Amino acid sequence: MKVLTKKTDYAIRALLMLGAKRGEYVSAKTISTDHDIPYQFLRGLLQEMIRHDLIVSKEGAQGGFMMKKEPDEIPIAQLIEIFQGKVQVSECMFRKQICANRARCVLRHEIMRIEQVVNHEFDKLTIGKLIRDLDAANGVTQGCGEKKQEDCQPII
Amino acid sequence: MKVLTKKTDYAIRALLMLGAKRGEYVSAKTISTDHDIPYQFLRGLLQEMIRHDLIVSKEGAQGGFMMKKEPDEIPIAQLIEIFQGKVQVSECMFRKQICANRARCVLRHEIMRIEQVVNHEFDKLTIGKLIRDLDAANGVTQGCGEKKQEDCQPII
DNA sequence: TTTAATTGATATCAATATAGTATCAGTTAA
DNA sequence: TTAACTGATACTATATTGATATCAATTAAA
Repeated sequence: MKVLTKKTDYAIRALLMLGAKRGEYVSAKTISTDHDIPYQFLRGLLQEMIRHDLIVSKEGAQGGFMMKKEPDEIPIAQLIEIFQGKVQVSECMFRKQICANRARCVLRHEIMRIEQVVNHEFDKLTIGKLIRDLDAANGVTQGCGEKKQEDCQPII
Repeated sequence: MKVLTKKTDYAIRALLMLGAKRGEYVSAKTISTDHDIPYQFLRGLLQEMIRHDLIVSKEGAQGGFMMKKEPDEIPIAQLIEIFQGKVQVSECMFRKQICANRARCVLRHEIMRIEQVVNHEFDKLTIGKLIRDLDAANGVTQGCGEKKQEDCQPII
């Protein structure tokens, strides 16, 4: 079960970059190269984020993308919703028959509660918070080689 | 974003039925009919649950499936893991390069925390608990038409 | 004014995951 | 002996995810 798809993952990374370079236009090419995100794929994501008013663009040479919203006003929950759709229990088959199945009823009730927990967590986590974490990490250790190693999954 | 796929959903429903009829063998056909689950699809799920020691089967006429584990010892988390794979942040690309990307590091750290929250919730929720909820609901109201209505999504 | 760097828009494709079906052999109660 | 079952496995269809390709429009700068 994948919590974040590539789309959401890439979008977050792009926003972290734009967030770090606020006030200037950054080209899709730059983001793509720096973060190793497939160029055309990324462009689609950026367009989508424009539509959702998270960023703005400038066309032409020296053009690019820039943050529009405050990073603190962009919860990961919103990105998940944009790129993966609303978090939902399971396909809502409840609409077909009104509570035809009692088991589904009970299941739904419990799972909706969990859904809320998840959504609350993803709501608290914003791009702004991640940027600050990132800055803090940069200040403390270099290359994730030392203290932060456990966060970095030094596998293989 | 779908939390539960059909596989997990059907598996839960099948287990609720087996849990309610403990000590007797229930055929795949019965479960399929009662819960409107595609027959052959269900059979695959049941086989999978045998492999994971959740249920046992008896072949031949009057055969079927029966709970093996205690319902309280089957957390939904386990079913999700069996049918949807372990809950994970995003495809673990961290293995490719050891922390090549600082942003991913930070993101991963935060998301792993959320992952734990989710897993904890799905761990607390067991088949046993759902069965008890189900019994309670059956005792209180009939057909989800009254007090429990809000749990039942009486849409359309 | 031309050109190269860029976004806007859209079409297409490939890979993977999800959902569902079909078939046949083996087992067992009646 | 037979009908009701499971075991095992192969197959198909559809949806989702991930990625690529193309061309027109815009703009800064040579």
